[in-house]
Amino acid sequence: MKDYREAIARIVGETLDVSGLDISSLIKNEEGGERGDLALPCFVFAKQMKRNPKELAEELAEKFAGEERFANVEAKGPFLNFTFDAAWLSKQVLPEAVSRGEKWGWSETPAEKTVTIDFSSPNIAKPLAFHHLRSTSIGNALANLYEALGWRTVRINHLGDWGTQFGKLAVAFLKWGDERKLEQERIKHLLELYVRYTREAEDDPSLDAEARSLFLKMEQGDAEALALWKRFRDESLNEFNRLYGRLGIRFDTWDGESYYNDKLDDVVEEVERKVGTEISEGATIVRLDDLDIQPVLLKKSDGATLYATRDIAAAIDRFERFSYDLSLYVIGAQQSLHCKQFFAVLEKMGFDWAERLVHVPFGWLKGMSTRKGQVVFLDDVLDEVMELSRKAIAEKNPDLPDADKVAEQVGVGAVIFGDLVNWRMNDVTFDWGRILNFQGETGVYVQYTHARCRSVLRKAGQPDLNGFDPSRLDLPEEKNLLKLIGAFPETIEESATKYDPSKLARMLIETAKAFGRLWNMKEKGYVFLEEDPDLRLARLALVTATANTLSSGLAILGLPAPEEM
RNA sequence: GGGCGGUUAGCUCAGCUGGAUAGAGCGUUGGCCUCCGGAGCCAAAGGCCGCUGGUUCGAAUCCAGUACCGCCUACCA
Repeated sequence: MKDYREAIARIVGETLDVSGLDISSLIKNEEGGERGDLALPCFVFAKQMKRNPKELAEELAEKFAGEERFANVEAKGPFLNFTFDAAWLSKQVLPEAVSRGEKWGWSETPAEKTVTIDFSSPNIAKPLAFHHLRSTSIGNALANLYEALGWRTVRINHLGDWGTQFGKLAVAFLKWGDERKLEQERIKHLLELYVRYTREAEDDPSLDAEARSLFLKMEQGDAEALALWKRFRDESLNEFNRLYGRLGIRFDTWDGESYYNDKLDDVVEEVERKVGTEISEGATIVRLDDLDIQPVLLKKSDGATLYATRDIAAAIDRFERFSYDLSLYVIGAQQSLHCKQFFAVLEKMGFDWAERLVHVPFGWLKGMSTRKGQVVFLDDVLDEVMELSRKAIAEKNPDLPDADKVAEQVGVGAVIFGDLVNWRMNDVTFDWGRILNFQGETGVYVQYTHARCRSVLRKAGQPDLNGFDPSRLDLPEEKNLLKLIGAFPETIEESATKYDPSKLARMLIETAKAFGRLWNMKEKGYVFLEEDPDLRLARLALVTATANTLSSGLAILGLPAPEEM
């Protein structure tokens, strides 16, 4: 469908003397009313040719007279407005959108490229909090987007599973740990122990000494100490996997900080050899003055490594294992400097693939002050939202089979979509009211529209759409929907290359709205289950294509699309 | 002090590779169930697009400056 841009550019190029201009990028989408579906402002041509833009627009309009893809091309002042021929548009988008089913919009050919996505990456021994959702949902959506483009994806959960805090936790566990509580409360018990440790260590400095020595034992491979650490890690992973399962998210590797721990000395040595390091105030640093970036610390003055060191090691290791064409880091915007720094070190080390590393930053989650310990657990948010959707189902669709499962799908969908629908750099304020809102531009709305589509198709007895006549769809409202369905593959591509799932989320909302308008035209006598068999088949094809767009798009964003709700 | 990000309707946000009267959702007010699912649809009210300059035929969009908010700014991640 996209080739209309090239077609317009070609005809304009043949008509006017406008060499050197990228004509197709001047074409703007319009709403489909008075201004048609596309608009081409002629000011730029006028300037180059030193002529009146109105005249040029009129001149051009005539040249498009015979084009089958446009029902109308007319000059409105200095603008040239194009209106798609409905039958042409329908023929371009519907057959494919129908036949590709749930994979509509996905690339049919492998891209032969690999992308790694480092996302979520929580610290172990603490429950996942609501703020972890940002990296998790954005990263997952990006992975799905690239998969849809045919890329091979490697989903990496770079666990924070090493460091002195595990010495502290071990001390706390040995002193106050309760096997039965651990059994029942799992990871929350670990958090409780850690909180207690922090409190008691304020009055009793000997605890810190104990913790240091216990962590040292872990580093030296002491079996008992490591067994404790492994327990914390296993316990955490169980818990994380349960939650990721709820969210429908999986990872390909869980290699975190502990995995890289014994590789760091070699990496520091390699940096030293290739780039050169310096000792400053006892710490090992790399200067990046030439790039106007502050120095990176590779080792503290006590010899311990830092997270820059680990990220350098991880980038090298991942390239050796996956030879990625692109490596995304879905990490908060606070860490922009950190990313800039370790990317720069890799570049200076002479790795030509360093330019493939991309930081995908996102804004801050406000309104959850950790200093008061007021973290909102992700689990609790999901429970709350699921409860609400369960009530909604009981009220609106009490006979729904599998109501619990659907309630979970709707609840989880509401939370994920709410996180993805806005530009990721915006800071967001935690607000129960917004999370629990199922009206308007929400994931629930998109899921609901999809369920309505499926409902119509069920009522139609899952029709065989073979041989439907696309030219029977010619209403403006149908055309608006067709345009959106047709733009779906491009939207996927744009969302992926801009690392911006919100583009796709918003396009799905537009699609749902366009469908909703058609649905409510039944007062005017418009129904999908039309009596005329040919018209009915064409409309059902449109419903199918809408359902495919919504379910495929929702799946890419990481939300389920229930058949009924 | 320096760096990065942000500032659009009461609230939450689209629009930002410059184009024709600045859009949506929530909330408010008022409509729409003989008819495919009302978690829906339609409509109204609501805006010096932070401020000041500049570039341009044309600026919410680009440039400079400025105010306010947030984050980062060497041994946490």
